[in-house]
Amino acid sequence: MDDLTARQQLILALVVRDYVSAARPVGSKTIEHYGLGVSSATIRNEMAILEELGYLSQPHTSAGRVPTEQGYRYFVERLMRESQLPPDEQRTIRHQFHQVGVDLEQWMRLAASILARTAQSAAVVTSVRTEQCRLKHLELISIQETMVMLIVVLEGGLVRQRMLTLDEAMSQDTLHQIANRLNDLCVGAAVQRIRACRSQVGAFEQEILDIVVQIMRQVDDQASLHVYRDGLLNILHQPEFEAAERARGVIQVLEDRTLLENLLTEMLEVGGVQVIIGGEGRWHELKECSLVVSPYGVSGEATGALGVMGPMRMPYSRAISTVRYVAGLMSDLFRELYGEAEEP
Amino acid sequence: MDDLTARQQLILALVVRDYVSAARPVGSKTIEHYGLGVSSATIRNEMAILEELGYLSQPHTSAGRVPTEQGYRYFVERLMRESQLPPDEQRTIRHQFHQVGVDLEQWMRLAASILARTAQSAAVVTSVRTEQCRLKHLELISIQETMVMLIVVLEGGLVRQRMLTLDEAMSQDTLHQIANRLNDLCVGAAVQRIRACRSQVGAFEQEILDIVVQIMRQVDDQASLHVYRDGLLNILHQPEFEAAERARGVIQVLEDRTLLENLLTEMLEVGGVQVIIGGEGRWHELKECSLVVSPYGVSGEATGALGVMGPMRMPYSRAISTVRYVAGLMSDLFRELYGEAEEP
DNA sequence: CGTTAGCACTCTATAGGCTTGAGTGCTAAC
DNA sequence: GTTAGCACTCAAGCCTATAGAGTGCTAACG
Repeated sequence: MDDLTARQQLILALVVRDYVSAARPVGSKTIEHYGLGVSSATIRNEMAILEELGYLSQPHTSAGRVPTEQGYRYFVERLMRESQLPPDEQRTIRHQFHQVGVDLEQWMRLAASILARTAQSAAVVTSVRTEQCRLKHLELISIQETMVMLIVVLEGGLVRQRMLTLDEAMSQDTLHQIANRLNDLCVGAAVQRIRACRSQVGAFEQEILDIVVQIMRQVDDQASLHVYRDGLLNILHQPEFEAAERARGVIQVLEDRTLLENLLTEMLEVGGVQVIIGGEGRWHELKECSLVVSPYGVSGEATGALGVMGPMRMPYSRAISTVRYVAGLMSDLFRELYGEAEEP
Repeated sequence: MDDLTARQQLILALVVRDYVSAARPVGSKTIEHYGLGVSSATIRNEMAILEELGYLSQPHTSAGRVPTEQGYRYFVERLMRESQLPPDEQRTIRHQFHQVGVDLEQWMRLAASILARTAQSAAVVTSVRTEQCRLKHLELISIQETMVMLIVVLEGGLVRQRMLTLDEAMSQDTLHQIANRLNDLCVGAAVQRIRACRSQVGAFEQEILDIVVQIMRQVDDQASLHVYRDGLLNILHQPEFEAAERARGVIQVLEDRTLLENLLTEMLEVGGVQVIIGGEGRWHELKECSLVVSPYGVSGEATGALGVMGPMRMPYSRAISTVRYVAGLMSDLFRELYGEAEEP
């Protein structure tokens, strides 16, 4: 596939760059002005070859050239120089993360917002999917007379709460003792082992364990169900979405949890930043769109995916460096949380 | 202002209803078919009067009539019969709320989703703004060696967590004792009183209280900052948003936190369901759009706003009954949480 | 007097025809 | 291999004509 001459590569790169910024088909004259030292006729010849090879196409006979899916792919894989996000932007982003403190949800929201702003696209961040969540701690807190709040802390810092109503009032001390007994029994356990503990405790404790199991089940199920989005507006400013028809398609994708989920979990299998151009023939709904996604988190423990979405005509270099940086940063943050202290 | 004859009112109502469902200007012939027993010429005369009075307008000379802002307002306030949400829909909605258990965030997300689906519009739900949040309970949980998770439960069931790193390891027992001491001191206190407690405890405890204060500050500030949205797609299906220009406007409003916040907090001042038609001349960004909003929560304790947003051409009756029902339901749920056990 | 039939009028939406200009592919010369 | 020149193509813009929906007005009717 390395059948492109240096000049053809250069022309392809220029067409992509020009089209990305100007959003209209690129003609041979335009390329000539970039100063290759050859005339527009020569460029026309080369363009014709590039078209024959499938890297460029014409919207209609007398228009300039537009990169095809394959053209973008070649550009991304071979022609684009991978750059890093400028240090000052890196610093700003790190700073924002440190400002919010340790809160999973806020991190993801922030990540989405930063991705959207930095890459000027729509951004998606899935919550992490933990292999199978395990209990870190549970706590019972008396709220008033017979109302008790059950707080469940899961490994990795996820916290869930649930209100319970007791048949008769219990003191905070009693509740503490119950909680401690259950903690001793179940800390570090996944759903199955907690259910196994059921027989070793009294009726009330059983009830609590049942709720804990229920919550953990829910978390296991919902694990990556939560998708944070941002920057929808950015994408709608792109000229390709002038027509409401197209715009609706994109928004449908962004609002449809299951599709995004499937797509993003599939990304988890492979590592590193991935670029999906024009739906890659598989995601019909993403025709005309490109995604730059990366997994993040602690491999084997808790992994999620994040990325940006835009029209195929997307500044890939910038998008990739942004996604890579944010994914790395998020991974670092998660590693701190999960630490190395996990029992094997 | 009661200068409309019964027949004029009827015609206005029919124009609104027809326009709402068909989305195109309504002509005299169309109204004739509703069977008023008068000819189209008579209806034309009446329509001309309604136009003169400002209730209807013509997009252009030879088109049918469209309700004006004033027309919609008259319809909503005088002509529409207020209906309740059908009992079976009420049941479904209640059921969904009971399924998710007691979790503020999930309630609001669910409320947004239900509003969007039931009213076929975009939905907005602000989180509740508590008068000033007060501490219900704090807990310190050893995560590993020197890492500790601080859990802060606020009155009303909001839970926040933060990770701390200790200089030297502490046992879970010691942490419990510290937490209990602080609880005894600070439960039920707002930010100020917690800061006052600072002098009564040791350095480590001070550090913790500082973080608690920081978290509570953040909650106070952010209180209604959080806006849950849903159903964007519904609104984009409306023909008035075929043009990307218009669509962008609406999305901008929905993505712009501050505008929504201002608008919705203003709604809190007044009670009950309110209908804002076409921005009411004040919100320029909402020209062409209508909002149906209602406050919810426990008055004086924790209040938020929720509602739906759509084109002016909106099925008001359905929207209003949906919003009213969901707001009522959410209020009930919050009342259960806050209960009557508040010290005065 | 309110109501109605009839009609001329207005204005949009649609389709066709014409022009313009950008950009191409080809050919022949360098 | 490169290039100038030229004929060709096609979308976009603009004008015009036509059709149709809906109006306002007028005059007649009960």
